[in-house]
Amino acid sequence: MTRSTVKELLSGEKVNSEVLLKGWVRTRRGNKNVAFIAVNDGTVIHNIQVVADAEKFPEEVLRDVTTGSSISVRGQLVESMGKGQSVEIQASELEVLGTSDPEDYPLQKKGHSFEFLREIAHLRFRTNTFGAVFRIRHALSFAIHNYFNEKGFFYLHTPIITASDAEGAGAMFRVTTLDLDNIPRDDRKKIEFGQDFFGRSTNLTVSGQLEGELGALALSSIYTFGPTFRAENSNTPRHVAEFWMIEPEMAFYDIHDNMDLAEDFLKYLVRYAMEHCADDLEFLNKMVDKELLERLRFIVSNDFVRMGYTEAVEILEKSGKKFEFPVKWGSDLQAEHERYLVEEEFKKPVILTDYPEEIKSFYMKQNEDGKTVRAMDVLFPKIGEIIGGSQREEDYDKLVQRMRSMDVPEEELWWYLDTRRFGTVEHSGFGLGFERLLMFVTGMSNIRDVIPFPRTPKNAEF
RNA sequence: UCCUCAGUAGCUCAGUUGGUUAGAGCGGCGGACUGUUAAUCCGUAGGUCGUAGGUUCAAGUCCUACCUGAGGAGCCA
Repeated sequence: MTRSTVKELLSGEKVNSEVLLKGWVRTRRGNKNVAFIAVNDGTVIHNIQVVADAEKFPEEVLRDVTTGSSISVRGQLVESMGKGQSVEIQASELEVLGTSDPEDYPLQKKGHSFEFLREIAHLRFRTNTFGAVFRIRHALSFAIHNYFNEKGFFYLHTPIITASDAEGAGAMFRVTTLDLDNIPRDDRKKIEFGQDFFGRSTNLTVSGQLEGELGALALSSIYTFGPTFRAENSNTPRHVAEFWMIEPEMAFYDIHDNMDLAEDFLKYLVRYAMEHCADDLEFLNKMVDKELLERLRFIVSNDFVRMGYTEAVEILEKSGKKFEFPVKWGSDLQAEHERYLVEEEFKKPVILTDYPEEIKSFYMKQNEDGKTVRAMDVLFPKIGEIIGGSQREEDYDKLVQRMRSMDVPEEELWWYLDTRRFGTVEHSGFGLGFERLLMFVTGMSNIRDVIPFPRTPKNAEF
């Protein structure tokens, strides 16, 4: 007999037939005569109730049916006599596959703090909240590929180990096979990377963008979706050292096409989650964030505000609001400024564009005003910047000039510059932090709780 | 990295101006209960008070350093 998942069983299609269930025990209730066992197999947030009459099973078998144990049950799927569930299994055979000592098993029926569950990240999948979060993580991963595939984008695998340290996107993790107890050094005490595995200094990638541009300038539209690494000592609920990023890059797109894509993409993903993860979202809305569903509905049904940086600064200056950091044209907006715009002024997502060139990266397209670049940041309620992107500078001379003034080593990026020498075209792209998106969609307030095994400073357990 | 707060039973927490033998709820264990829904009721075990120093007749409580965690800031996604 083939196993039925809890998802299949709860759909009710197999009612009044013989079924086989395998899963993990969440709780057991009951008395001397009958045991009610809530079983979950992770296929869906709900448990199925197994009813075991004590007289049918040896005492030692029922005694081993404890929270956390794994069991196999054969029985009749029937309409439930009790309230709280529509169907249940009347067990005829029950086998404990793996016991779980209740003295040691750390998960109890009652809720735990997320901080505690982080310490047992290997077991937190077995809780309702993390089951829901990681099912949604899967669904959105799938939705991302779906979206781009339907639009004719190609999934491009950019390298995880890179030699360029020129992106300027943050501190990097060094990759080396040199013997750290005996590092080869030249006469001037400089490390001889020529002896290292790649014959040069290498790092884990902080972004696949530059390589992504190379792909787009041949394949038209590409996207990357992979891990990225930042060695920054950031200790906040919004940063991890290893995270997943989605970076579409499109030839023949200007900044407006780029914004249209970003908005459409985000709405698609939120809508996808609402359609495919309704049960999990409902649970999270009830247990984690009471305004979650309302916020998600709001996102898909409202246009994002689009506005230039300069205008945003004016609005902030006129707001009369006292900020901890003063608003000044030329300096980057602080978290409190962004929050004001999104949560108080407009009460919807905001896309800011045309930032001063001094605070943005070398590759962004320079505007005619000589002061600003065609950057775009998508700001979301609760989590702040969810997307950062830009139209890229396609003019060789302007790009080189900018690199020189920003001390970006052009000789290291000869391959990047080549795309501007040979058939350069207007193009654009952006980066979406996958975990930031998940925080928004799940309502979880700490990024460490939307990635299975978070990597943060001083923490690489599991 | 900076600022603030926290660390007491397996979990979540209480513990007064420093003062006898450190408490509760949940969980665990034992028992009761003929269908339970985070079941209920009775009983019970369980503690190097984050670590190391210091002040004091006396430290869970005060001081210092460190470790860990959380929130805020910066960096950013």
